[in-house]
Amino acid sequence: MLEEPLALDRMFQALSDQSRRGMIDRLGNGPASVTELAQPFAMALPTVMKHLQVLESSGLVLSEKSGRVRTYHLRKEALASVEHWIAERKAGWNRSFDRLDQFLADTSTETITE
Amino acid sequence: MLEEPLALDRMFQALSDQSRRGMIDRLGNGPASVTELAQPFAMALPTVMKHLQVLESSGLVLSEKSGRVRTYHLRKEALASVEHWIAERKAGWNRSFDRLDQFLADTSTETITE
DNA sequence: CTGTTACTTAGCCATTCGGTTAAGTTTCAG
DNA sequence: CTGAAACTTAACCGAATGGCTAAGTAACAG
Repeated sequence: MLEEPLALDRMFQALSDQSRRGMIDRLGNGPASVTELAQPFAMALPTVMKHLQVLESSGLVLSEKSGRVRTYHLRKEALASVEHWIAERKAGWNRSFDRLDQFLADTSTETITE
Repeated sequence: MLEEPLALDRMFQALSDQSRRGMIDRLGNGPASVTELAQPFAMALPTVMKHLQVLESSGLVLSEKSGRVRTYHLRKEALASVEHWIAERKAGWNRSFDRLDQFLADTSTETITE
């Protein structure tokens, strides 16, 4: 349960680029090689590779090389940590709806208003 | 329904920093001034301000100035676009579970195996 | 062996990022 | 009016990002 904040950093960072999100989408249809992943983008191959390395080091994606082809595939579970972070906040925000400090804030406003 | 990709970029980017996420957490307990938000961090004020500007330009947070105090507060709805992005992918990934290409992949494996 | 395919590595470049200090500005308190 | 408080602006810094080209390696295909 030890949330590694740096892992979240890298995950969010990886997701903060349109091209990278595009590659994730492509991988949603199944594994793909570097060249296949590069195909939709107007980028040089080494640029694509850097994006893929960012994705891999974030844990969102895995790769293995067989022969001269490196195949990437999604780690679908990986998004869970992001989901978890969001869920935690939302839960907390709802909780503070009916908390004492909120109650006090409301009633003190009432007192001033009246 | 027009998903602005740049908005998602800025949202994920804003979330990719631990300090910024910390400020969001603080704002989960209610509005706060710049100084209050800065207090837990070992950072110069201008640095905190930059973080807050990143958060604000991502839409996760709003601020208004009254007197010499600028007060920040959460836009709790803002996380929805991130949630939505994640939900979309997960839905897509499940769908491809029982799609033709998957079926073909499975049966061709069978054919080879047998 | 000889290409060609499929990556890889290396180096460069401009911009952005996260951080700083120093010097404003504006407001409120006295 | 004077000073402290609460930002704000400006200028700078080193590292990371996103992009490139050029050159290298590794593995099939013939």
